[in-house]
Amino acid sequence: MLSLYKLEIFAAVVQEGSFSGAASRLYMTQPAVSQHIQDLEASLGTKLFDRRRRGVHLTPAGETLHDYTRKILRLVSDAQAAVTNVEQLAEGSLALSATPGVRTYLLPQWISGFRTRFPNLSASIRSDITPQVIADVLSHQADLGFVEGELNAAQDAIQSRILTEIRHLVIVAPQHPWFERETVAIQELQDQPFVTRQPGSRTRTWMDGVLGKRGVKPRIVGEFDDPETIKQSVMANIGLSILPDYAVRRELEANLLRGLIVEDCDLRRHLKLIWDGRQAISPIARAFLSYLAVPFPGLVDLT
Amino acid sequence: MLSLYKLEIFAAVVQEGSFSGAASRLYMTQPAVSQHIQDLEASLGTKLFDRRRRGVHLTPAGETLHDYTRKILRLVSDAQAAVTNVEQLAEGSLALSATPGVRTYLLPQWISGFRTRFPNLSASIRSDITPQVIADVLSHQADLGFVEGELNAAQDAIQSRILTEIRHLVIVAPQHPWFERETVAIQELQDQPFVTRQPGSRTRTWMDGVLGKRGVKPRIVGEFDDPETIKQSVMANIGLSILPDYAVRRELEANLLRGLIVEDCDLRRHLKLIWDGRQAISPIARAFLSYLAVPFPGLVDLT
DNA sequence: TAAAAATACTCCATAGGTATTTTAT
DNA sequence: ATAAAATACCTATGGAGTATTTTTA
Repeated sequence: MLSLYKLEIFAAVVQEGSFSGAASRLYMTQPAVSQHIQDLEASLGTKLFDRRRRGVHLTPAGETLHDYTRKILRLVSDAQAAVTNVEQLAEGSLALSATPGVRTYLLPQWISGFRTRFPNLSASIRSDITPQVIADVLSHQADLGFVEGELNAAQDAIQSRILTEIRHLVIVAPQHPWFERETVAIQELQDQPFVTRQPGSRTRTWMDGVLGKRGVKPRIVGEFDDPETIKQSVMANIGLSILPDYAVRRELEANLLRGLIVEDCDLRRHLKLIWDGRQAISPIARAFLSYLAVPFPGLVDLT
Repeated sequence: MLSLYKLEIFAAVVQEGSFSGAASRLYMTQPAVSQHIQDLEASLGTKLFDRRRRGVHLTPAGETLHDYTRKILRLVSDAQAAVTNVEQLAEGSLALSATPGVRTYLLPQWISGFRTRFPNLSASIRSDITPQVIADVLSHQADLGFVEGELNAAQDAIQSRILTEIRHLVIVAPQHPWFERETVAIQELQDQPFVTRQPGSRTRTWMDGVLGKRGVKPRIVGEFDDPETIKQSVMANIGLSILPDYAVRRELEANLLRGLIVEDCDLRRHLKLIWDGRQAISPIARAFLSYLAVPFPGLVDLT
């Protein structure tokens, strides 16, 4: 008999374009995926894919089934959203994906509150650069994503909502000559030892753009994939950096670091919630959002 | 995870109004049904049914899920109808339900031709009185039903199509004094020994109506649940009867029985195909109908 | 109290894994 | 030649059955 599980595997194969790709996305093996697709094909008497050298390609019948599958899975997702009572769930998990700074400095507190209220539920966070966060959301590896800055266009399935504005500061260690200052001009960063995010990350691209537009070329002395490593490097006085305020709040209060306002340059970005508009937001994710709506009241209509 | 199988069981419980009723309809045990409903309720964190003294009753959440379930199962049925290639099916079965005369005299030939063309597929026939045939179709125990005469109204989910007109004849054995006649008046049946269908069957009700309207009361000497038994009884000269022409064609040709036309009374009924309009006609049933469309071209639009 | 659902348990079919072969470009 | 899918085989989990108890008008 047709089953939702097999249809979900089918949809994953279509999205990934290969059996083995779908398998790794679904955390199962390629033979298991093959088996399910063969079951589907046998029960329908129809080949759903042309097996090609590079992955697979939908047949016309496969296209038709895929159209139905999208509608069916959407309805199932809506049904679960409409009927699930999160309070009574004996178990369940919330999968989040976020850029490294959000994961480290913002998500832990939010999740802590959420888990106090829903102790039966668990939460997991994956962390990667923005395009991967988007991919996680689109492939349903994450219920919700958190990214900073602008999204590329042409991600039509991605829905987003701005949570707040993120201000960035130039961060220096107590040993640094600027430690007693309060502001800095962007041009002063020229040739300064600078610690920054790895190439490929949106944050690095954004920062390169901001600096490049002013003709400023700092001397890069470290490239790390996470703001905490950068912060520790700055505290060790390896160099200075630009970091979002949420990442250094405690250190600024404790005078372990100084955050200088850059007056002649806009160093604001947006913290954004993203989700897959093709599916209803899962009940557990809605419960999490109802919690998030306390600091960010703009989210109440999503809950 | 939600599964179509569980949703089908859920829908059966809703239709039947009890777990045990659904269980018998689905040919499974009551504990298995209980288990599936409990799984659903646990995975949604929501009670779907109020357990009452007489069966069960949907909660508001259950009502909501049932609305979605109908849409989902309809889409699944449409998807299968759109994609299934009956020619290539390795196995499959066609479930038919029909009144006894249709089962015995008409379906065997039709199924024979169908199975010659589709040897991998099997067919099963259940046979009962018209209301039960309708119930079989509505509960998906049969893909298609065949009934004679009129349908009650208020079966809004039942779709029907007239296949042909059925003429009925007064049937007598060679030993009977009327054997050399060709016609008979309805009043002549008064006080004749008469063999007929069991009370409760639509055919019996119809015949009682036809005779009663003319004030004719035959002397009933046998009540059987199937026309073949009636035919054998007439051949044994237990009495005469009124039978559809298709049931006695061979015996009339071989002069083993005589069929008298009743001139002053309309003894025509309609042979009707019925199906459940809430679901797409299954691919195998469509294949059968494409075969049936040879003698009954009015069916081509259903295939 | 009786009809229906829940529970306890046992068993088996199926789904998934590992290892390997086949296919297609 | 190589990446990807198919095949073969083995294992384990979950679904179904039987027997029994609990629930509720």
